[in-house]
Formats: sequence, C-alpha cells, structure tokens
Amino acid sequence: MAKKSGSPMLATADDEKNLDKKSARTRVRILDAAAQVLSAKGYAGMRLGDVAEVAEVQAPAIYYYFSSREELIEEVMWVGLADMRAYLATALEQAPEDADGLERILIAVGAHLRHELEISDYATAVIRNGGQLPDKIRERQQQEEKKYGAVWRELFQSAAKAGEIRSDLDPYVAQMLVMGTVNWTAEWWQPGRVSIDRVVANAQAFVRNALAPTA
Amino acid sequence: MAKKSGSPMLATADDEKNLDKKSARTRVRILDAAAQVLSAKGYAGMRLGDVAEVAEVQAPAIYYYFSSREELIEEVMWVGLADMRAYLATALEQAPEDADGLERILIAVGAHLRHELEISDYATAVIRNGGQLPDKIRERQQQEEKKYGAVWRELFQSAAKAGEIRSDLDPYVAQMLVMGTVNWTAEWWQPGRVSIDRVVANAQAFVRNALAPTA
DNA sequence: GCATGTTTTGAATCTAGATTAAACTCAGTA
DNA sequence: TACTGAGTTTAATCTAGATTCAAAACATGC
Repeated sequence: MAKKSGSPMLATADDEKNLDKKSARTRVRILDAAAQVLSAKGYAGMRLGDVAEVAEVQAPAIYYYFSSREELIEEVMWVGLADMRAYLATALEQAPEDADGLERILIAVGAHLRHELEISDYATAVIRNGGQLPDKIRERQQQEEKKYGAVWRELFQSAAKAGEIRSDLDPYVAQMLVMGTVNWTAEWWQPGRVSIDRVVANAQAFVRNALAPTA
Repeated sequence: MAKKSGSPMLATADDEKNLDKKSARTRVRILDAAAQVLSAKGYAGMRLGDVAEVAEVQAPAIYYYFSSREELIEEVMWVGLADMRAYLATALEQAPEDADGLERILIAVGAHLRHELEISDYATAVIRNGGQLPDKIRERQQQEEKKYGAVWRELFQSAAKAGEIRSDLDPYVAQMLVMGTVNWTAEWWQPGRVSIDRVVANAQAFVRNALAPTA
C-alpha cells in the first residue's frame, strides 16, 4: 500500500543542512505516514494515533516536529502540490522540441498519472482531499493549487489557440474533464488487475481522441 | 447549495403509508441534511450537530429516527446509490429503440451528470465518499455499488462487442475513465460559470470522440 | 563517567461530539 | 378536562482523540 515518500527531489536551501540526520528522517517518516493516512481516511478521518503507528513512533512524538495536527496536514498538502507541479514541469521540459500542443497535453496526462499511481501518497492525499478541507487550510493551499491549475490551463489554451482541440469543446470544461479522467484513477486503480503502463496508454489514447479535431 | 431531496420516486411498499405525516417529513429533512453535510465534509467530518442544524432540529432528535450516526450514513449511501441506479435505468428505458451502444453510453453520461449536478446531494455524497468509508459500512454498500457498476459494464461490453468502441481501448479501463470524467464533475462544477447543459454537451462530445473508432 | 542538548515516551489533561435519560409539548380523543 | 402517545428538547454522561508535561532515554563532546 504505502508508496514512496515525498519530494527528496525538492530539497530547498534550508533542507540541505539536515537531510541525513536521523531526526530529519524521523520527520520525513511522520510526514509520509500522514500522507498515507490522509489519503486513505480523508481530512477529518486522519487520527494522529494512526499516523504515529505507521511512522512507528508514539503519538506525542509528532509534536516534537509539528506544532499541531493542522500544521502536519498543511505540510502534507503543500508538499504534495509542490511535488506534483515539479514532476509535471520536469516532464514537460523533457518533451521533444517539436511536440505540438496536444502531444504536450498527453505528456502531462502521463506524468500526472504516473506520479499519482506509482509514486506518491501525497498526490492522492491532495487529490482526494482538495474538496473537504476546512476553509482555513484551503485558503493557504489555494495559491499552490492555482499554480498547478495554471500549468494545465496554459496547455489547454495554447492547444486550443493552435486549433488542436475540437472547436465544439470549451477549453475550460475540456480541461476539467481530462483532469477528472486522471484524478479519478486514484479511486479505482490498484496494482494487479491492470498495469500502470496500460492505464497510461489507455488514458492517453482516450484523451487524444476526445480532444483532437476529427481529421 | 442544498439540492433537492432523495428519492420520492422510489417509494416502496412500506413507505407509502406515511409519506405525508409530519413526522415522515422530518425524517426526510434529517436524511437530506445528512446527505448535504456528508457530501460537503466527508464521512469522518459529518457532525450530527451540523446535520441537526441544517435539518432544523436538536441533535438528539435524530435518534428518534435513526439508531446511530452510522445507520444514518448507511441510509444516505443506500438511498443515493439506489436513486442513481433508478435514474439511470429510467433514462436508458426512454432511449430511442434504434440507439446504438455508443449512443446509450452517452445517454448514461447525460443522466448521471444531470442527476449528480442538479438533483441530488445523495449522489455527490456517494461519489465522494465511496473511497473512505470504514469497511463495516462499505461491505453493506458493496452489493448496491456492484449493481450500479454492472449497468455501466453492460453498456461498455455490449458496445465493445458491437465494435462501437475503439479497439485500442480496454473496455474496463475505458469505463473507469468515463466514470472519472463524470464523477469528477462534482469536484469542480458549480452553478454560474458554465451551465449544466453546456457541461453535459461537452462531456458527451468528449466521451463520444474518446470512445468512437476513427471512421 | 559526566554534563549538556536532543529526541522519545508514559501518564495526565481537556474538549468536542456521540449517545442516553428524563422531562416537556401538544394534538387527538375518551 | 385529563390522558395518552408521538415528537422534541434540555441536561446529563461517556469516550475517543488531540494536546501538554515532566521525566526518561539517548547521544555527543569533554
């Protein structure tokens, strides 16, 4: 069940100093556990006791690293969103020079899907809980969330402008429908029945045909 | 925010007797409130106090109608699922005689979407909470959930068999992707920005092209 | 081995909610 | 009018968690 941990790739200036100290690893273990539990049980259902169990510490130890349950949750959401964006950005940077707008959208679909399914509990935590966070927390995420949405919007708008998306589709609605196909995957996919590669290939074919103008 | 109430259409034999008594209406008011709160806050986040407030009663009054919080939630889920299935079945029955497999899928897409967006907090409660219910409750829903899924599977399998779905798509995965596009709508759509008709039309065009073999 | 700072823990505390108990309202009616 | 029972409320009770705290453990440099 538990997938890999969040953003070692995202080490920022002030992380660097203690990336390897045992204590820093415990902190990560707690954060990972929180992402896992949050993803499975939802915002209100996440018990610090469960997080502690997964992280293999006693519940009060969490307070040595985070000042409250809320702060812990906020950090999971923040890291999750930042990771998603970084992962997507990297995938897009590596796109072939000559990729057109539609192809770039398909690259985004693949990256988002892989990140969501094989890499990160943080991503599924973000995807599943966006809706039911209390306002206080949501506001603070809004910023990051907008940035992530902006990347996608940009992809859709430029593809639409280039005539690479069927003109009977509203670009905004089309974007949301595509995000639905990929985000919802977290709800039904599980290792075993269908391979990730197969899901990715199907989703890309699905989206390509959905969007592409009939030749 | 609050949408219409659940399943007056589904009156079964033992409902009929007290459909109009004031007490029966209070019960419905509580159930509707529960659907609304459940949809907004999620399983673990639903407070009986909130439900009571929306239903305009004191919290303990709920116990006159439901023996526990769990039972209340189970009933919301059950009604939600049953309604969705009934609504979908009706829409399919009214499909033109000569509708082919793909057209029937599009009818299902439209019905599901309209039910979800304009009619029922129960539907969104079901859609959003399927994932994070505790096993005890989930098991009891499983049955109903399978029935709903079965209707869709049937649609996809027969369309696939008739060659009305691109052969590079796995029917099961395609079904899940389509359900993602429609279910996810509950997360982003809200009255105002785009009309329901527009969403439905876009979703249908999107799905038609996604699935239809290239001519 | 001892002193000092860091991390973890076990045993309280405190609070929000679910649930229960007992009492109240009031329509119908003998 | 007084009684009855359905429906509802207010005032307990009880419990699961979040949070706090003081005392262990542990590590580290001396």
